[in-house]
Amino acid sequence: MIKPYVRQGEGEEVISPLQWMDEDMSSPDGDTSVSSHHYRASGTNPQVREMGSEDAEEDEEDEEEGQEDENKSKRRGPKKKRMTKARQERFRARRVKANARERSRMHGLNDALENLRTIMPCHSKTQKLSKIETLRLARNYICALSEALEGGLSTESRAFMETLCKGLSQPTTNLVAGCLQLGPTPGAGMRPEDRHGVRAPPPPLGGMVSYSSPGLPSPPYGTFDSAHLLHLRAMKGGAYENHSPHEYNAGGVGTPPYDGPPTPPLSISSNLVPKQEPSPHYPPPHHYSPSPVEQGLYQTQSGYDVHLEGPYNTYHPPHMPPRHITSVYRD
DNA sequence: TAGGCCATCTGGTCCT
DNA sequence: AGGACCAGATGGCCTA
Repeated sequence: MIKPYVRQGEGEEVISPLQWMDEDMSSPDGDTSVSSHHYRASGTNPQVREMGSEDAEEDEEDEEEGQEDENKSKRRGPKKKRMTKARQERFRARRVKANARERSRMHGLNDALENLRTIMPCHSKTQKLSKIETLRLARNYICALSEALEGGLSTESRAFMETLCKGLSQPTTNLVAGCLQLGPTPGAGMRPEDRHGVRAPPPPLGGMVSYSSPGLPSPPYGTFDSAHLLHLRAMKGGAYENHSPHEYNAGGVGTPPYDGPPTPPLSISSNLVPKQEPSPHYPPPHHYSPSPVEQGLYQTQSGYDVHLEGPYNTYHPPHMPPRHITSVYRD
């Protein structure tokens, strides 16, 4: 359920305790569309003002209170409670507690996002996906895996890659593309920090494998966790193939035993798998443009657009040849 | 230096 | 009354 959000200034005037305490506070103009960067000069934002010299302010409030009494009959709305010093202290204490809770809540949210990052198909210690990109990639990943499970999409196909990269930013697309590329030299094209911990071939099944293309300049490629797709392959072609998808959803008798790395829950129900058609909500109408992968283009950090040809090798062992670079464009 | 991303503070709203 | 959730505002950090 979406809670209605009533902007200040649109409805009845609401005076918050802080505003009430701050006698010279000007009411917000309600224009929330202005970028916060345009407010930088401020110190004028009432929310940021310090609560200092409360005693002095309270004295001034007393004077204002007297003036206000004269206009009281003209004022609408609920009668304001007098903000005594004790009330101020209680309010302050409540605010401090609320801040701590809010911090804790956001940390929990960030922890969840971090967990989500670790099960994404590409994971880089040095180039962390932003929050929004993590969510977009997760959404794409679920869609791609669901389509793959339904049999309509090969994990090696270009379409799989395209689904994975839909709506992602250029850097994230590069990261994903780099992660999903093959190369005989693990660690090539990575930052030195990223090479740490990268295992040499042959890659262990289910391990974190660094895929990179020696033919490309050096975007900050991360690692591609092949475990997820290997798991997927096992489900598709292995012992689980005879089970109906619903058995997995139910998590009942047909649930395959799997003690590997955490795998995203696979939604197989078709109504949970949105088709890759333009929707009013996704991709965002104002920011979406066909991703480079959709166009077959990767823009490298050196300013080249690399056109890749052939299937996207997602979880092949490194002995597979890298994709061919058929053409290179320059801006 | 502009812009992206983030953490934090804050007030409003809803719910228990 | 107080907690959870949300969104706006702000400043800091980083990068192109």
